[in-house]
Amino acid sequence: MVTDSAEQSRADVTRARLLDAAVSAFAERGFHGTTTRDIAAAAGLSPAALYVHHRSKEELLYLISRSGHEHVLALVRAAVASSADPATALRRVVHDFVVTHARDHTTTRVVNYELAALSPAHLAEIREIRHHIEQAIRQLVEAGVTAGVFETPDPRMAAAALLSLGVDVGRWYRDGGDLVPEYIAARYAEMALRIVGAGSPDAGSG
Amino acid sequence: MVTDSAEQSRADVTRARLLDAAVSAFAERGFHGTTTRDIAAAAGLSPAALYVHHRSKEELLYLISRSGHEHVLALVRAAVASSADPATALRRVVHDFVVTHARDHTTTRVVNYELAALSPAHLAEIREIRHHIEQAIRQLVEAGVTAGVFETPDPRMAAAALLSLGVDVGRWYRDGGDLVPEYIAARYAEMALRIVGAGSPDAGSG
DNA sequence: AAACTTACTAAGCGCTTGCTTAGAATGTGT
DNA sequence: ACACATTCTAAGCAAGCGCTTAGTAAGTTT
Repeated sequence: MVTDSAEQSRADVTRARLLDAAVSAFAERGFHGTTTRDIAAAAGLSPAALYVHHRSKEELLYLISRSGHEHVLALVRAAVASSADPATALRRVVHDFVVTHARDHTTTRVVNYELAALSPAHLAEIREIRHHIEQAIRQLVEAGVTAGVFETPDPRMAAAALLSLGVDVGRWYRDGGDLVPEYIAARYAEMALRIVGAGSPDAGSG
Repeated sequence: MVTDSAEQSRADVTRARLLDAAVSAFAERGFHGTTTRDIAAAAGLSPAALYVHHRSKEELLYLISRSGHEHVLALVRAAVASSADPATALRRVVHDFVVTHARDHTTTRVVNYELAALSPAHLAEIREIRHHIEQAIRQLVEAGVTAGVFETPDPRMAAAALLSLGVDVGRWYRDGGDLVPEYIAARYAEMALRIVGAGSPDAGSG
């Protein structure tokens, strides 16, 4: 064969092109609002070509959802581990989380709002990744409270709010506006520290 | 006729039953994942009955979306006007907004996540209501900053975050959990005051 | 150049979709 | 009892759906 394990075969490129087309279509019109003909056409292929490279339309959603969730989980865990100081770590978590949900809003929209279209087995698998993401953030907030650097009446609710802030960026963010992902992330990270009642590290007034 | 303007005709009751069935179905499976047969069956009627009372499937979505948005706009405006003190008003806005998005999560899910399925004309009309909602909240935050009771580097971003917190409750809230709408609303209202940097009125530590 | 593999498509199958049509019940006014 | 309006349904149409089948074209190996 002319391709070895390092480089991509033609099939891999086409597979990826179909996934990209599916992400765009699902983000715009939703899973059920998208036809397999839409996806194939956007990838420059005949309707049948989709089934050469993927088992079903649902498999496309699953692959998108799984890699998207795994990316976010890795990002959150890396950010949590990036500093021993809970405030510094939380700032990083929220910053990176928000940047991803803005920059990759197309993917994160599918990831967060098309769960119901997954098969029961796939949904169960995805839910587990989501649980790890939520757990990581909740544990970070609790660690900050225990360490005495955060102050909040209910860490669980604070964690839910932080997650909501990030996830919802994927809903309202639009490309080409005057708000760039980095700026949103910076403001949201400041607000996150306020939410958990982190007093000292340049989160205060001024 | 046996019914006058005060009481509901049989048609009105059936119309409402179809709307209720549509809300549940759209919230669970999305607009495109729902068939007109699903809706009619859930309302205890034949598929054709839907078209006796409504023009189209899209009209059902429009009616749900419009009344849902108008309800939220009225709620926000009433809360804003409920106090001259921006902190008290904001607490009320977020509290009521969150209670609605939890208690009526079924409706608010359709309201916030099925916009793309509306016809262009209907979408334009709904967007205008959404703009009024966002404007009311942003103006309240700006009024608080002007009055010197709020402190935030970017009132527009703070307003976006407040909206996100409330809207996203509709996504994650489940009935029958251990979190009751009133409790979530109370915690979220506290966090809202922290986000806008409202220092004094029992939003601090303790 | 023959034998084989890979990447793709034309055509279409069985089913479901949103919606319509024509008509049957049911209730109401006189 | 009769005419009439209201409320609903049985049947089905044209279009679109996810997916399959059978085959073609292009590249690779020997």
